[in-house]
Amino acid sequence: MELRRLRYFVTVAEELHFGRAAQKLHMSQPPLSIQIRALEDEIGVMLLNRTQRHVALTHAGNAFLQEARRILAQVEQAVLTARRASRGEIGELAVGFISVADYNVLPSVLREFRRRFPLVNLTLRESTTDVQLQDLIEGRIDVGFALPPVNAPGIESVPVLREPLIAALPQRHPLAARSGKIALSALADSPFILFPRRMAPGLYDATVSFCRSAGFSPRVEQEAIQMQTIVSLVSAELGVALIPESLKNLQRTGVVYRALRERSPTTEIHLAWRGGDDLPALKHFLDLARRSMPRSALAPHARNR
Amino acid sequence: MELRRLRYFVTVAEELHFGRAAQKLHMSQPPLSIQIRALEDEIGVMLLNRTQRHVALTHAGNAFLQEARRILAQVEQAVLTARRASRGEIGELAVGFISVADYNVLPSVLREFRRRFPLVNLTLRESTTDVQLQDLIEGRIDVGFALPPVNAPGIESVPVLREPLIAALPQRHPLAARSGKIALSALADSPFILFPRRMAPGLYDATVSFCRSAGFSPRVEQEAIQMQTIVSLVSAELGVALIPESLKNLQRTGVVYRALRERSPTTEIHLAWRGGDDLPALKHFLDLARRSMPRSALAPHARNR
DNA sequence: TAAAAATACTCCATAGGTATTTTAT
DNA sequence: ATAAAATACCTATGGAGTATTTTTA
Repeated sequence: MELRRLRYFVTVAEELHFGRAAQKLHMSQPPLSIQIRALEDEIGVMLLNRTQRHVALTHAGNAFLQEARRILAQVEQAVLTARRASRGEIGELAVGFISVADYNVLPSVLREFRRRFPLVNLTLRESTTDVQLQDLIEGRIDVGFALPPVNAPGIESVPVLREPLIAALPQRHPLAARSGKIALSALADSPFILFPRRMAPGLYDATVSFCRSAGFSPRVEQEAIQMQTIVSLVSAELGVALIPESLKNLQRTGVVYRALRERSPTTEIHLAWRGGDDLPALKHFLDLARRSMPRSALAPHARNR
Repeated sequence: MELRRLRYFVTVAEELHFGRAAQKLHMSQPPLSIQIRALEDEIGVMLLNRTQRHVALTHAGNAFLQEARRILAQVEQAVLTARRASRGEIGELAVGFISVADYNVLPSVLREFRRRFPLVNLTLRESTTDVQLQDLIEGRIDVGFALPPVNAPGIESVPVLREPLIAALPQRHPLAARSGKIALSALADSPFILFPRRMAPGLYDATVSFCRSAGFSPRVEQEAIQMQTIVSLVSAELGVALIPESLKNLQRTGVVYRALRERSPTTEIHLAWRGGDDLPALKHFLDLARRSMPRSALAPHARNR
């Protein structure tokens, strides 16, 4: 069985006239007759009643015509699907992200990606940076929003967000009463809640040396591996915290956010992926995520790895 | 695009090895490579990553593989469908019937047909004999249960039911009080309700001559073109009626049925169809309907036309 | 160096063309 | 008599085979 014969049959069935069908197919009538006959022999059923003057579909021929049309349409579809898949307009993409990303880069990137590539099936998975690296290596995700440094063999990364730290204070903290920027040194006596160093050494070290430059060493009272948890602990008056600016979108009773008078170090979120990955949709995702970061902020830094 | 190439591609995608795939396809490796390459050129997309040592599907190749498998399965299906259609195991069959048939032959024939040919889509349409003949000629139905005589050019028919007449009496009719057979002559003074002669001349004439043989001419008070209506009129005490025996299944308050002492003429229901019709399912339907009639009853009569 | 795909070429099966016949209206 | 499909026969494209080369792990 070959598609050529299905195409010939469909044309003959449409014209109900071998001569005209042959013309339409840019061929002569005899080989067309032969091919149709061969098709009938092949499936063992008469598809056309030829009465020398009129050609008519048999009932089996009518049933087969429906099927043949569907098959031919599906062949067209298959070619289009393959082309779309190769262009990354179709397929699967598993995205990992740290919880903070959900408050800044993630929503806009996802929204734009879904708009531009609606046929790509996105899977989301929230997890910490170290788990994301393992997930990337073992193929459970294709791309991840993670905290730098992203150091793993074969994994590439690029910053997609850079923002300053702000202070999160319990509402009853003395500094919360006044609006406006506060001095970091004024927090010298407050207990601090920090991300554990092994989860985000960059953020941890930046926070500690920021405090040192303000003339004190932060007294670390609590650690928490999720930004939401840190804010909860602040709300419970267990201490103050320095958190990425976008977290102020996380409104929580009992917590106020204050920008700092000092020029704060910046925190970054990086996008990480397998260097050799040829997932076509990945390229689009990276392009889009990179473009989401203001060029000015991206320029002065080199890519990781 | 030809199916050969889809088959080749699916095999290579399954083996991920041109040599083994070629073996499985009973051909040598070079032409297989050429065909796959031609397929890729045709759709303009790389389907396989050949790394000299390993063959792997590209993402586009994976998408195309799914489609190709579906297409090949559908081709198998198309052939089976055509064969089934030619054997009458699939398709459409429009059946007309007079209302009486719904009380005798129709249900059992339909039940058996549906059991044996579940993929044939039956359409039912109740109408009178003359409308059925028109429907047959104009293709709105393919077969009909009708009252003889069935006389129309190109229409063939065969009896499928033969049954005696019985009397339908209002409950308060004097004869209704006694059980057992009644004498037809006892109805000589009762008004009669009849089918109009033009709708069923056979039944009409048989009824009238039956009465004559019992020594009276029936006084026709009312006519009705549906058996249910006739029974309703009896119930309303507008008269008595002679009706086919199976109608006694139509229980109706105010009406009693009595067999007749005299040997009554028989009424027939015929099955009619277009003589030249090649609907494969029709053959099965006719076979089945004919078999539903006891052979003994069928034997002594010849087919109409 | 070995395994596997690609290339080069040769051959033939089958699709397609032309001329003609058959058949039913 | 004519229109249309079937048949007969010839041609040629392209698919398949064998031998060989290329490539990289």
